[in-house]
Amino acid sequence: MSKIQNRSLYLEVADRVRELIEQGELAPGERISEKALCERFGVSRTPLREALKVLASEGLVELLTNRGARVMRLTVKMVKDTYDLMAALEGLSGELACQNISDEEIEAICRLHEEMLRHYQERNLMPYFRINQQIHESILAASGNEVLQEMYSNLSQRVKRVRYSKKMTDSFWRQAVQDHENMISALKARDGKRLGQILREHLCNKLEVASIAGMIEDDEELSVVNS
Amino acid sequence: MSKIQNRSLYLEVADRVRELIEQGELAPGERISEKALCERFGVSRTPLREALKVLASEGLVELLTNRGARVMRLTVKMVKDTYDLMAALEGLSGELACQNISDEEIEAICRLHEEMLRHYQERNLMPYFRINQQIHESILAASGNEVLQEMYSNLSQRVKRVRYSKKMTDSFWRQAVQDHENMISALKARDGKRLGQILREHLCNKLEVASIAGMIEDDEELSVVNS
DNA sequence: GAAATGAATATTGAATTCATAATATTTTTT
DNA sequence: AAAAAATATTATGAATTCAATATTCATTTC
Repeated sequence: MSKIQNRSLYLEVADRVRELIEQGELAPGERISEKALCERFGVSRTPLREALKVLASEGLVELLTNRGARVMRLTVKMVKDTYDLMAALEGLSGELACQNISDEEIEAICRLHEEMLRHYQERNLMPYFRINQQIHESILAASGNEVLQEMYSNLSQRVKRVRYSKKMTDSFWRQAVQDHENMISALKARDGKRLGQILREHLCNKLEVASIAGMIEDDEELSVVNS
Repeated sequence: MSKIQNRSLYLEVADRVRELIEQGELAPGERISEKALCERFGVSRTPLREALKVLASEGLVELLTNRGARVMRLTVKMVKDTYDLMAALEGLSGELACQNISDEEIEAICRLHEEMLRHYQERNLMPYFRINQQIHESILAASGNEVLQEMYSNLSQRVKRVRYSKKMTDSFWRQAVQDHENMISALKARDGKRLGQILREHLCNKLEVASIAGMIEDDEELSVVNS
């Protein structure tokens, strides 16, 4: 028996548009034609416009009155600000996780960590990133704070487009792995303060931003590199 | 010459509904009748429904497919989680503010602080809260991080309804004022780490939640006390 | 030839209409 | 009279229509 259809059309549409933006098929700053998207998705303008309003309040799209919608342009400052925020949220997630996490969850994270280390040793960047992200998400989940998770994933979504436009130098990479070693140790000790501290200072995110910042001017629009 | 009208109807409507929720005129869990609100505002269903979608993604309203909208119910856990988050964001705002704040801005905050002290000495609760909030907002603004400000004000909006349902005991109040003294000193010294720390631990918010939590069960719905 | 004006076109904003799902009411049955 | 079924009513979801606003393009003026 297939899932009962109980999702509204505007939610589907929002998902699809979100994908298009993430994939870069709709480029930053590009005008979003209601007509074109309606035809593409085979829906009327009503649910599409509702979806655009949702995406706007998620910060993925900007709506100009009487002038339609554009894909939100990312500036270096915005990305930098967003990562500062995400770092603070991760810090909080670490503190909370240490209070709430179960032994089983810790073990699961340790296993992910081991797996990540293997990818690091073999210098497999993409699998490394995938597991890396899973670790951070696991800690976030272990925090037990759903509002935090919701906020974090929104922020993460906003900057997803620039995520893969980075080159990881070897020394940065080594540092990141070291940070992770420390994280695991703090987590095992359930030392919330320390884990929070490590996560806040964990350079990974900030570095990639810095590397981008080197490429273009400060309040310049950010060009998105597709994978 | 008055400002040319360039705001969309759905934005106006969203503002008005937000007010109704904040004021408690629309109670938590209450069903929102599209028809009733349309008549009240004199608009058609289209802009109203768009507004509801925005409010839903702000977390003020929940939409049940085919079953209309309800004012989001707050549970003690949600409020607790939200305050934890806000504390972390305030901490970040303190750290960033110390990096960016101008001498003039510091002076303005000091003046607010003096004013707040006067209200404290005279035990004028509401004016005290008003200035208190202005101080926190000023620090937030001085952080220069607009994404942070946006997130914070969203979170703050969500829990505004329970804001006034607190009783401030004298010892808590004294502690809060002491925290503020320390904040000012850290700010003057531009000691970001310390200011961040103080703000994160600043009990004000957490206390009021704790006091509420004492009143009702943990995942119970929160009853809102109107002023 | 460039800038400015005005008509034509296209696009968005909002109201209305139509279809469908949920709720309330009445009727039937036991 | 209570429970169940059938019907009617209402409310929501989505498409369509109408109106207002921008944009484009041709024409005029300097």
